[in-house]
Amino acid sequence: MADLDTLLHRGVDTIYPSTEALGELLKGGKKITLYLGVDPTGALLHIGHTVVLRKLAQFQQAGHKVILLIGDFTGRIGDPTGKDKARVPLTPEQLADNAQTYKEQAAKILDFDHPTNPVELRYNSTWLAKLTFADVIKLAAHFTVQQMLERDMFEQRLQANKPISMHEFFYPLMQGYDSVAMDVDLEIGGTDQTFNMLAGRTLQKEINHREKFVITVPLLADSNGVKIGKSEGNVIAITAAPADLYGKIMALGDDVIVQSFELCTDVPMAEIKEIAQQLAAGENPKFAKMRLAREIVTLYHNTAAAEAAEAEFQQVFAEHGKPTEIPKLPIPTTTEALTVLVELKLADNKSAAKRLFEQGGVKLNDVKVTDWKAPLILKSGDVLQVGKRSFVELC
RNA sequence: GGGUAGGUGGCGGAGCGGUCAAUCGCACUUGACUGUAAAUCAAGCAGCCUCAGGCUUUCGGGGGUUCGAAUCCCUCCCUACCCA
Repeated sequence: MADLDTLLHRGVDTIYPSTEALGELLKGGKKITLYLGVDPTGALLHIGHTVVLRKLAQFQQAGHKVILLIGDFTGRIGDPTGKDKARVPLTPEQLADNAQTYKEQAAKILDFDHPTNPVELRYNSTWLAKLTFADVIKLAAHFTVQQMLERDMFEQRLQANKPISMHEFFYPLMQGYDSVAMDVDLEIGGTDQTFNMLAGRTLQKEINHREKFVITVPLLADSNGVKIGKSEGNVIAITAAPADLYGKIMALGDDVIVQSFELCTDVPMAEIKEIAQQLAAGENPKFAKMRLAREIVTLYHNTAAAEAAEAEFQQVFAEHGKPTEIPKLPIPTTTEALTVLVELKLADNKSAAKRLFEQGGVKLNDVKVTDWKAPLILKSGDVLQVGKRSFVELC
């Protein structure tokens, strides 16, 4: 179980108004109500999302009341960041589906079925949809335009002469009102949500006349500030199969190893310090990263899966062997090399297939094939490889 | 309402009548290197054609001028800035 120190410090960026104030509240043994708001986009949860979920889980384990708020109303309005793509409004069915998907994934970290203290799932349309225009105006009166413009996202866009839509100002209001409606003690979110969460703090103070604490957790990012798991095709989904999950973690840059240990595993901080020292002393980061991958796979699967994934990884990458599980596909109907790759989904289109051949990325039974004009004759049992990681076995 | 500057490939951002399928950066793909990476280097990055060549569809939407348009004209839509 997470102790107070862990709750307040590990994987925490900032606590508003102060760590001490929240510490005082919790020290008294009071059980508080806290929540995380998420958009029902239906997207896969990646390793970056787990940071905040894990923080919630710590609070749940400590006996506090955790609410997972599905922003179905907020999501219905449309996300301001995608500027010109008119967002297709989600149907109630889609919303329900997405919420379910989210819950299923989050259930790997949060306990929705705890006998006495389950995580509660709520929807913000419950209260937001009922607000009248007059209510909204009243809410808006709690803030000034200048305050809204303080948000660095707005400031940057203002600087860059980029559009800011009126309705974007309402996001902080809506999100902030969630805090009031649920009358919570604490909200947790990524550092990118600071402004919105603080808007909720202001509203909670002015409307319910009480403090709402805010904890921000760091976003997993490499030394260049690139969010981990964000780049396409490289999403580390927590639902990924053990071998895949393991491999994806090994592909992370060395500079996020220590941070990832702190944010994504339960390895004690003292041990993490040791690891950091060993790395600083020049030890091969590979070993630290293997430990990291093992820890994470164990967290979302189990020890046996982690060991199997590691063995698999050794075989495929360290020894350049083949994975144990290769997808089997029927032999294509054609022998025309480019079409074969496309049919086996090893290339998006023929042009791409051609490039793969020309650049030496295609191997048939470990033999490089570069002539795409020649017919590619496959027989059952042949293994076709594209790039380092894509294999297909014919059957 | 008036004026000005703009809308280009996943993103940023050049081009401003032909040599533009569109410089460049990021992202992505493949190869080399390696520790599996990262960094670095090389190549690629609209689609199609048995392909050192050719064809088709792209530069906010629609229409036009021209042998030829991302580039000029008309019109519509959208955005920012300044003035009211």
